[in-house]
Amino acid sequence: MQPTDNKPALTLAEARAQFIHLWGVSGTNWGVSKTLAQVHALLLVSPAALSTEDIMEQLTISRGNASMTVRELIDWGLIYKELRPGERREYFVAEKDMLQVTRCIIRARKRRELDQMKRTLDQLAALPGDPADAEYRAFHATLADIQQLATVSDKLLTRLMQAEKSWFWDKFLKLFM
Amino acid sequence: MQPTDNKPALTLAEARAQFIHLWGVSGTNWGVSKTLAQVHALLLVSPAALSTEDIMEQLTISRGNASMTVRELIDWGLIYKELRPGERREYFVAEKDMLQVTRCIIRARKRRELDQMKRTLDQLAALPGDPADAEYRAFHATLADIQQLATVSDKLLTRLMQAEKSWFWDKFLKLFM
DNA sequence: CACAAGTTTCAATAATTATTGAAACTTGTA
DNA sequence: TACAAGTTTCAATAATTATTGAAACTTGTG
Repeated sequence: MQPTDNKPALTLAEARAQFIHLWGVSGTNWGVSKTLAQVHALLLVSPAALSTEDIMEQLTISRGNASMTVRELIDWGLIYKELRPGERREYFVAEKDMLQVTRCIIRARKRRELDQMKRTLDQLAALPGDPADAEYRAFHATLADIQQLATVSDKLLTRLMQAEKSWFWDKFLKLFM
Repeated sequence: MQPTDNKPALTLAEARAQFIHLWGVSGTNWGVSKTLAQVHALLLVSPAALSTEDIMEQLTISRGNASMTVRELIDWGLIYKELRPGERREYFVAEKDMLQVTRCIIRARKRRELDQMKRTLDQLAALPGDPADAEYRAFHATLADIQQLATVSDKLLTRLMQAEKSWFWDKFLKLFM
């Protein structure tokens, strides 16, 4: 008999851990703290709501870290607080609809970064100067291009956020498939 | 006479510095090193090609840092080497077309992150398990949703990269304005 | 070949960013 | 009001990430 070439055969617990790790690494790549991404991932794959205590245990992080991270995820709109009558302890559930999750992330990042950037660009682009000066012309041309890109991105992102599921898929499929 | 309420009246040099700072901060927010973003910004607003020496001076960074950063920007496709006959020194110019710049950034990040993520997701989503287990079902449902989102994003980004300027604006204006 | 003018590498270090953990705070209950 | 069961805060510290700078390397020229 040939020795069977057994595949690693992950357990569910291992697969969940790998997913949480993956989400953490991806978060890091995009300027989001590892813990934030990991708590999000943990709640995404948890069918039931988890308490701060549960999160601390499963990710082996401190109480302070868990508390702050959970608050931030609520700010993003990515998780919800679930209160149980007669219990003081707070539980948390993730928003599971990934289109909704995408919208939350777009909304938060647009507010924090794109809007701020547009304001600064507008201010810098208004700088008067001598059109005969090559440095001035290069500065202006680049700023105008970036402003245009920012405006277009803004509109695109705003539409994506407002889009209903059906609208989104309909438009998207027509355009890109 | 009323005291004139003079506006700060930036000089070009100050405005350039502010733009370089802004680009650096934005880079940081999106997981790109500050120096990389700043060298890119400097070259974007420089009408002429700059040498490593010029970059070191203007951003007050070390030779090693400048050298590594410039190599990385070339990898991204965001700047080009410009060789001058009879000179050993290397000069660098930025790609100035912002649609092209966007494409380079999408290409690089897609390759580095999205493609890798899709592979891992596929592997994890293949995990067999008991459909009666709530944990297994939640894991699977989340992974399937993320896979779908990843696939759609991939297609969208691929299209954006291939898009000609006119195609892009045409489609975009029809959809979103 | 020896040198000059440049570029690259990478171990040491600096700067930044994330995390801990204990004290302060909050809130419902007896 | 005192206490219990939880949450939040934040200064200290740990972990990570970026940067320096000097030595090694490359390459064209006399």
